[in-house]
Amino acid sequence: MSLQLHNSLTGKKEVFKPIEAGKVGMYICGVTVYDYSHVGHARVMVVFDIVYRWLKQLGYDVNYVRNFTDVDDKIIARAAESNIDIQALTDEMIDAFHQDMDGLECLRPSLEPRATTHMDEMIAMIEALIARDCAYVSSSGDVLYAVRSFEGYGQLSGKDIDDLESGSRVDVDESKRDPLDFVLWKKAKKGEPSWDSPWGQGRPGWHIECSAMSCKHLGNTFDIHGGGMDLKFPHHENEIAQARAANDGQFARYWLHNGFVNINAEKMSKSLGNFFTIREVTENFHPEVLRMFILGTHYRSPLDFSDAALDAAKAGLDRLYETKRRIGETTTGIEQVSLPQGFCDALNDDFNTPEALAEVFECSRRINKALDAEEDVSTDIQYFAAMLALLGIVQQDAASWFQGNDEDTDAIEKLLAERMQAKKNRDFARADAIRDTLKAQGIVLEDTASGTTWKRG
RNA sequence: GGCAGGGUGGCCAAGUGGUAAGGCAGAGGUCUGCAAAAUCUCCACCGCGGGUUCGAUUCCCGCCCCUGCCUCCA
Repeated sequence: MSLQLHNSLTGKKEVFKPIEAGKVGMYICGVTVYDYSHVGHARVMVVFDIVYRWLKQLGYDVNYVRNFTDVDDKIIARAAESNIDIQALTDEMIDAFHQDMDGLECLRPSLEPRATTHMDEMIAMIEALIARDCAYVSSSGDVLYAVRSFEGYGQLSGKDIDDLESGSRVDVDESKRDPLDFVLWKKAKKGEPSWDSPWGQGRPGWHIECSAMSCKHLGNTFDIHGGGMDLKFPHHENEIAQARAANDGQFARYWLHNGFVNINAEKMSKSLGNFFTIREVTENFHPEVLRMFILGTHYRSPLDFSDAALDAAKAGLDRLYETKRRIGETTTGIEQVSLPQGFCDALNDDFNTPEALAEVFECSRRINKALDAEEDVSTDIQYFAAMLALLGIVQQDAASWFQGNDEDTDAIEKLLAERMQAKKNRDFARADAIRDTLKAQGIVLEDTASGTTWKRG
């Protein structure tokens, strides 16, 4: 089975064929760096991390580009509020973003371009648009894109320009030829960062950034463009309008959009204020739990966020870690092997991670069963490790997963030794008392043939 | 109003024209000194009403309900 993916452009699942055999160019809309990233961002990054990992697994040479929007109204406002330098703010937030992503086991993209270092490309693209009569300088001094000049406008989002206007919530702006026209270049206001341009001092609009950076690093036509569902319109629609009008290229051939993270069945978003940052969540849960939670649902479906859901993800991970711990006790020298067919089929089918996880759990059960029966499980053990490595979960040491690695464990070990002695003397009352004492501290004991292990419950 | 995507066991969540993966939770058994872990067994008539079909949860039509986009948003 070859890779099939759901293309938002056609609304259908299609067989993936790269432009150039063996190579894939992929652009994902990154974050605007004015604040810590939230769980919604985590989902995008994890989802496309899986896409990236899987494409690489299939043998493609992937050029994965993900941008940082580091010039924007919100950044300017936040910097002013906090009374810090814009660059200091964006640098700090980019650092924080990288920490969050590392915790989530997201591989770094091939390239992470910043908007502020691509002014020349954006200006050139805007010039091309003006030259082709697709853009104009408005009476306010901004450069605007003339939406009606682009025939295919609305194709990605399935919208009709006239429908958009009739039910429009777009501000009517006298300087616009058409209410839907959007800003390519904003005329500078005093005190705001600005760059030289043929239209005077100013800064780029949001949409032009992605068109310019993707085309620069991946070419005018490239394979995959992705991002959150909310970017489909108008952001991605505008990206297409800009890039195609300026370059003639086809722009992205496959568009992938992930579903939202919801809270109480409502979209998590900055504007609603109902969001949790990744750092807030990882205060109480290991980042792998968040990753597991995300992988448990197909990327295009909505995902309801709650503590209960995270608890369930954690419980599932614990189960896998139990298997990992047992494997650690019984095997040596695990080799990397190919992945099982069912797992590959799942991921080839539009990145069906829930199905892939089901394969992992089934493999886990087979291993436990065989280990109980003292049968050979070497193949499954290798499959198990390979699947987990691909998914980027259960990558911690099993002992530290269960026991933590920063706290003093001498006291625990001492009590365990005492209990072992009591058990030997068949003083079960004493042994159970010790177990209860530890349980009160949140420590659960497990007696196995090879001794007693413990974990934090 | 326009457009898009959904409604599957207590919860989460895959999937298929021929009677439904997996996880969490629960019940019972095995194992264990007892537990824990592991393992086994059990737990769904797939929103409602029609239609097509030998047969539909899966296709078509209608209805109800939910969410999203149409403004910045991952």
